[in-house]
Amino acid sequence: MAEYMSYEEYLANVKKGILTDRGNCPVTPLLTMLRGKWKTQVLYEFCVHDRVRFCQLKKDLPGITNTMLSTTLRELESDGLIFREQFNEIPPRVEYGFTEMGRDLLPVFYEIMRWGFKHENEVLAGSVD
Amino acid sequence: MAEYMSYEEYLANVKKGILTDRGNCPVTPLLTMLRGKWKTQVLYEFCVHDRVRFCQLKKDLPGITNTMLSTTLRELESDGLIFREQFNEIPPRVEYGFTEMGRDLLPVFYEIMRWGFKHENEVLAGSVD
DNA sequence: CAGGATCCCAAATGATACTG
DNA sequence: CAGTATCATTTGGGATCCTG
Repeated sequence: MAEYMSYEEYLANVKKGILTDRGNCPVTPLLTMLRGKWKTQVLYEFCVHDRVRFCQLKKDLPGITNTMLSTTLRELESDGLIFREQFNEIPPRVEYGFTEMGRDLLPVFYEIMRWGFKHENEVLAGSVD
Repeated sequence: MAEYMSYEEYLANVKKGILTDRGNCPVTPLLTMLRGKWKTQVLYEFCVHDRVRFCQLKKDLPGITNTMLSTTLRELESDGLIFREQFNEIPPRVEYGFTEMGRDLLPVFYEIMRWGFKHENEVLAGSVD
């Protein structure tokens, strides 16, 4: 049912306080999953490449350390947003990529992008400090 | 131009790596604004009430301290998502509410809610720990 | 190659007390 | 009422070195 809730229904329910953050509306869980300095940057890699290896991610993300990349990947995998496939080869090979759940974030990112472009000037003004 | 980019165009540009997180796509700025334990919970209050006072927010957000509520509100205001109106009365009265930029987050939250409901079971499974 | 282990610093959060 | 000040605690992030 909830999947088919229209934007107008959503607005009405939010206004009524039915869809609160501590209730039925799962906004915080996703934001928690995306929390962390490298989360979205890593996720973007999976938008570009269907499968990426650890060392490729390191190359594409200047400044990230082994520790942070490893931690970030483990959290994203644990949250179900990406998969991890390990090949028993020497040298080792591990590939990462979006799960369906992870790929379904794209409409969310699209909406964030629209918001960002609409308020581009204000956002930039606020980030001066 | 960017405001009119369709979802299909967006997907194509993301795939090409044109809209990266370190480039033209403002995903991180918003996520940074929403970062913090109480951010979305406070924002939800403004979805329900057009104008809310400090003490009302405290009542509606069990567990929040003066410090955290004050800090959260100052950050949201500094980012331009909410306004703050102070009345020179005794006892003091201060009201907070959405700016247009803040209210424009609702389509984003709607998209997150759709994602959340679609993957409800997986999200809950991951949050067991 | 793909990481794990360890240690250190910075930022976020929280408890408590106080003020115009 | 609407906060601020101070201090303690927890979490996040990073540097460096090591390993199957």
